[in-house]
Parts: sequence; C-alpha cells; structure tokens
Amino acid sequence: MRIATWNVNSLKARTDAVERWLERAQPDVLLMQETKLSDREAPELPFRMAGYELVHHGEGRWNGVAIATKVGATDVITNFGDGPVRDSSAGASVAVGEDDFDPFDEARMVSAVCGGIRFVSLYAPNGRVVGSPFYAGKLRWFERVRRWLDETVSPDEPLVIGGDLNATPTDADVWDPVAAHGGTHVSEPEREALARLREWGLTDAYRASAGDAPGRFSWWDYRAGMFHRNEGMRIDLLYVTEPVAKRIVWAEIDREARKGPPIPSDHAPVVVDLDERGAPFEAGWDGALSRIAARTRPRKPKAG
DNA sequence: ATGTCCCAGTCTCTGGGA
Repeated sequence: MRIATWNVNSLKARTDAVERWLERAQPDVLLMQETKLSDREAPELPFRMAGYELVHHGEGRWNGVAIATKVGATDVITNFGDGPVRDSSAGASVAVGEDDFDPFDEARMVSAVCGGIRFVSLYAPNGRVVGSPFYAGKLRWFERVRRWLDETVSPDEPLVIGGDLNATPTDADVWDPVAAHGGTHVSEPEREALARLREWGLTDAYRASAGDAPGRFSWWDYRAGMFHRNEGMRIDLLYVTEPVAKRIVWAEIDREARKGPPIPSDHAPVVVDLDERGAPFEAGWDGALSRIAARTRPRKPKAG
C-alpha cells in the first residue's frame, strides 16, 4: 500500500499536475492540503476518471484539505467533528484580523477510513510571527489535534495522521537552523507540540525508513532560488501508529514533483510504502466510531 | 537580495497570505 501527502498550493491551479503525479506514483491514498477550493468546486470527476475517490473539506479562497483514495473512504470526519467552518468564498475580501482569527473556523482537518487505516489530512496554521495572535492560534490548534487523538482514537489502531504541519521536528529538518532561528516552524513550542503528538504514540514514517540524514526537505520557498540551493524545510509529515509503523518498507520525498514546468507547488510529495501484511484491525472501527459519535457535538454556528 | 506564486475583487492591477 502506497500512501502520500502533498500540499498542492491550489488544487485548481494544480489539477493537471496532481493527475500526472497520481498516474506516475500510483499512491493508494494521497493526503492533500491547500486545495483553496470550496467543496462545490472540488474536481471529483478528474479524480474519478483516474480511479480515485476524492474526499474534500474546503472553504473557498484559503486552506482546504482532501483525501484521494483508490481503496474507498468511509466514516468521514471534518474539522475534528466540531462543526462547520467559515465560507471564505463569499465576502472574503476583508482579511481576517488578529482579533477575529480562529483556526477552527478554517478547513484544516479531514479524515476517513481507507483500506482499513484511518487517515487524517492536516493543514497546520502558518503562525506568521512568533508571539503573534496567529502563532498562539497555531499552538492552540496543535493542542486540539492532540486532544482529538486522546478522545477519538487509540495508538493501538492503524492510523496515519499527517500533512503540512508547518513545523520542523528537529534542526536536521531545516536548511540552516541559525538563519531560521527565532522564526516560526523552528520554535521550541512548535517542536514541543509535534513531540506531544509523537508521545501519544506516533512515529515519523519518513525518518523511520530514510534515517536521520539532514538536507531532506519537503518545502522550498519559491523565491531566491532556494529550491535549487536545497534551502528548505521538512514540514510535510506522515505520523503513524505502531500497527502502521511496523509495515513501513520504503519512504521518499519526490523532489522531481517540485520542478517545473509548468509552475509547481512549493511543496514536494512525501511517499511511504507499507507492506500488504497489515492484518484487519481486530477490534474494527465500530468501537472507535461510537466514541467519535459520543464526543462529536454539532457546534452552534456563529451569528452572522 | 521584500527575489514568487496563488487568490478574489477593486479586475491587465492591487492587497493579502504563504
């Protein structure tokens, strides 16, 4: 089973590139981020023509997460089960200010069970500036991810949770820790937030297979030739529970997909191969889903 | 070296976000 994650930087602008990559890489499940589409605009047909079901959770102009799957999708969860997000496709010309920023109004989480594994596609808030309200919201969002793990799934269950986490686990995941020092994506609270996820019972699938070598990045800024100098960061992660970790046989970051033409995403896909010996999840997902149902309360829509 | 790319609206440019 081949799994992957890719921040596509607009699925509208990148539909053709994603279709070509699916044809070449043939993942069974692809997590995507920054689709920048509403659910109504999600290009389900091209994916279906390529053999994939598309599960999409979007808001329009910004953010947006999705799962493309060849092996079916059931038990879909959006936004941690906390209710609807905003619609940024209507009346969104006014920027979200510091005071009204709420990462839980944004489409940053979608999950589904595919091929006996629960997958979660995440798009962490950027944080903008360490110490800003956006940075504080980013840390709150990571706490919500951990709480969702605590309340709805178990480390004993087969789970893949990942995507664009907008944070680097260690200095080995940054081209120049000194240059990046003091910025978002490398700060200690962000790294502690990632560590809290691992401590719950998750393994970094790429590192488990590819080792600790530095210089293995998944994102490079478009500007200043940073890709060609390999000045980037590894912020696109696949964290997996033990039942999945023991099936890892290979992992790679597809740098080729970061090259043009045409204009590529600023992220490269991260690919992990699992062997086929994964036993069916003994307890089944019914138990886990009943816990989810019990914890999921429709959130009262905000006025206006 | 504030250098690129994406989006929507003010619509062949601008402002906002990454």
